[in-house]
Amino acid sequence: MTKIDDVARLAGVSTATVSRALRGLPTVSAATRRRVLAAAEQLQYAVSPNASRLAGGKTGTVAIVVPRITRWFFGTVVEAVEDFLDQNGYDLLLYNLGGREQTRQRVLRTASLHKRVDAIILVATPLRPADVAALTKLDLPGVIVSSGSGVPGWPCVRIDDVAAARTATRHLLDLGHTRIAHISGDPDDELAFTTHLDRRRGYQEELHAAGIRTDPSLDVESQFTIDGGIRATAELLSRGEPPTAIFAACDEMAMGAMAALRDAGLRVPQDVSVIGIDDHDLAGVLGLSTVAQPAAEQGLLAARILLNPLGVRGADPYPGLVPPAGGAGTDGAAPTPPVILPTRLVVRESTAPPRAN
Amino acid sequence: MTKIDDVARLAGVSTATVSRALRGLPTVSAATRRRVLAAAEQLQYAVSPNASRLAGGKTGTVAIVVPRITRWFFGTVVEAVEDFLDQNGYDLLLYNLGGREQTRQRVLRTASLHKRVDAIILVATPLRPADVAALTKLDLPGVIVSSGSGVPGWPCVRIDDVAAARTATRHLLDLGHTRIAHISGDPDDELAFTTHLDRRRGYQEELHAAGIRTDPSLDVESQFTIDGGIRATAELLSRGEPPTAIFAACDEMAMGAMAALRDAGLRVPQDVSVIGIDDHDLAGVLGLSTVAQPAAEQGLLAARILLNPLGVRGADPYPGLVPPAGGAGTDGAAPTPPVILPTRLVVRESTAPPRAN
DNA sequence: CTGAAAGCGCTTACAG
DNA sequence: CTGAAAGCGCTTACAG
Repeated sequence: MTKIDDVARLAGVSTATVSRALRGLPTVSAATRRRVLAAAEQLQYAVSPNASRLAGGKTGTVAIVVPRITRWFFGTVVEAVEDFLDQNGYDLLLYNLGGREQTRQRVLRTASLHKRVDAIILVATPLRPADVAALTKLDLPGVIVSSGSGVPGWPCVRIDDVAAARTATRHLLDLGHTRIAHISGDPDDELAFTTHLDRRRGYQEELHAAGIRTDPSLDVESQFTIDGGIRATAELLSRGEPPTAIFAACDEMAMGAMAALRDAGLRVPQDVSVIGIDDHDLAGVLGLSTVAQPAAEQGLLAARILLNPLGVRGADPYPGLVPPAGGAGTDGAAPTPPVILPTRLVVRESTAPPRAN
Repeated sequence: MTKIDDVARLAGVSTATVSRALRGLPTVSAATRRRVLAAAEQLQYAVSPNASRLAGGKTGTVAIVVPRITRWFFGTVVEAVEDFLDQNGYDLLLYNLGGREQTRQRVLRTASLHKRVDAIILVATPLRPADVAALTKLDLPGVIVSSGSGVPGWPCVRIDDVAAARTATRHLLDLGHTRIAHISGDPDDELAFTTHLDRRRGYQEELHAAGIRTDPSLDVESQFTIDGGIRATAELLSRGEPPTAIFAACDEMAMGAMAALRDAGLRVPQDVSVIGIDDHDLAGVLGLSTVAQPAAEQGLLAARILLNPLGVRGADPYPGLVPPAGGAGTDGAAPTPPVILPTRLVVRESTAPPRAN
């Protein structure tokens, strides 16, 4: 447990100089720096983060809050964020809400994050007004990924969920389907979580644009999971004549739908077409048609945006993208419009024209 | 940014008393405690982790190191660990190695973890002798999950990989297969990572026990991923007459194999049976037979074991299990035998008897 | 049961 | 370019 004093003694300088040399501050002579580094190396010195952060006022840590790390999208986002932060010397504190309201309150409501992290990334986290108030009062930089409801001053990175849903629905329409079901998330369960609401809206808009009346019996709510997809599809099939196509709000639901259809003796795509949104790792293996969204890119971009104001290298938060209006700088309180990343249709084997009746 | 002094002033007590009251130490009168809590509540006070940790010598943080958070097993383990730690007031620092040697060195070799965490969980992390030496010198409690190579004094939680592989192989033998291929991980890539070596050994042992000679052309090495499974299977098929069954070392490889077989025009299980190990979330959807391993349980148990010596409630690390020999206490340096969790065969639709020739 | 004081291991103005 | 000193916000013996 060597401390900075030990290094200072061995190098024959003050602790202030050791501190400066080790952090690469320019106000240290080359010779001194060399001696300090040698001493630190020899003693296997590692700075105490707590002491350093307490004295310096920075935590060197970013918190990321996700609903469930085991779901494809969230795992992929976390991995991308961790990668970037790691390369820039930041620690990542993981908060996996996992539906626990207690955890949610502790993370979002208490000031526990205040003195613990320099910044926050919120991924698809539904926010109640009280949450927004608490987060605002934290007065920390933050970024929202994949969510409509925001915190004032926090930039937003996402896809256009309405457009993605319209693309999926249009693909089915283009194939000739008219009895198109939709399975999506449960609003009661997810509070202000807008993703599934937007996707449902896209589904409805595209149907309307095609002159097709939406049929409530073809619109089933369930959870954004494999099991949710299974249950929603079972429910759908129990309602009578099956649809010729199912648009699932995410790939995991779509995969559940494929399983449920198979168990019901229906073939995909001969009897029922299935399409999702995501381009999950396993979509290819399952032959699932989908609207691909860039998950890792959203995470990376969020991390970049965050570390930029913190004065980290690898800056330029908007690689090739134009931050829609709003201007070029760190305008602070100005309501930043969301950065929208592109999606694209990926056609595989799970979608086909309906059987000639 | 209220601090402890503010609370002390408002409550009319010393900071020492505030500290004690807030931490629930018994040496505070009920009346005083009430006043302190009220004051803290009113001021929205939250302790500064850095100051607390610096003064108290504990970090309240556990580090978890995983190869890739996006792989099913690792994501599931992390989620279980995070859950338990969160409920016990610990933070989780996530290190996702992601194949980056640089990250690996930084995490494992430098003393960076030393003053940063109270304990470490290493999941399926291959360790070189230098890593072991560095970790040992850290002198921190740790637990190894799912790995054969250990750090002296660190308990180990895992399954019996040899036995799991034998179970999978035996299932294929029982169905009547004799041309059984194996696809597994690349030893060069994974260093001392013993999982795939053990699984290969189980495969070979079971074949030998059945009097079947192992055929090197049926044993292909690739990566422990979907793509790895695809590539391995393609390689296998390029070698001539296909096997009648494939035992993949993990479900993700098995899923890749299913996709590759389909692309080659081979049906599962009619032409080729496929079995994996894991019981991945999507195994059911894909109808994949597998040998299930308890991933969340391994994570939970690891977290329990770790927090036990740290004096955390929810103690009893071995729920119903007997820590094989070794004794009951915290014997410290005594080489702890690994805690082995059970696996079980799950038969679905991807395995069937070979076609009558 | 409670307080005054020292100390945790750094970093940061302030001088020089 | 470098050092002495104060301070970051807590917790911990030590007294009482």
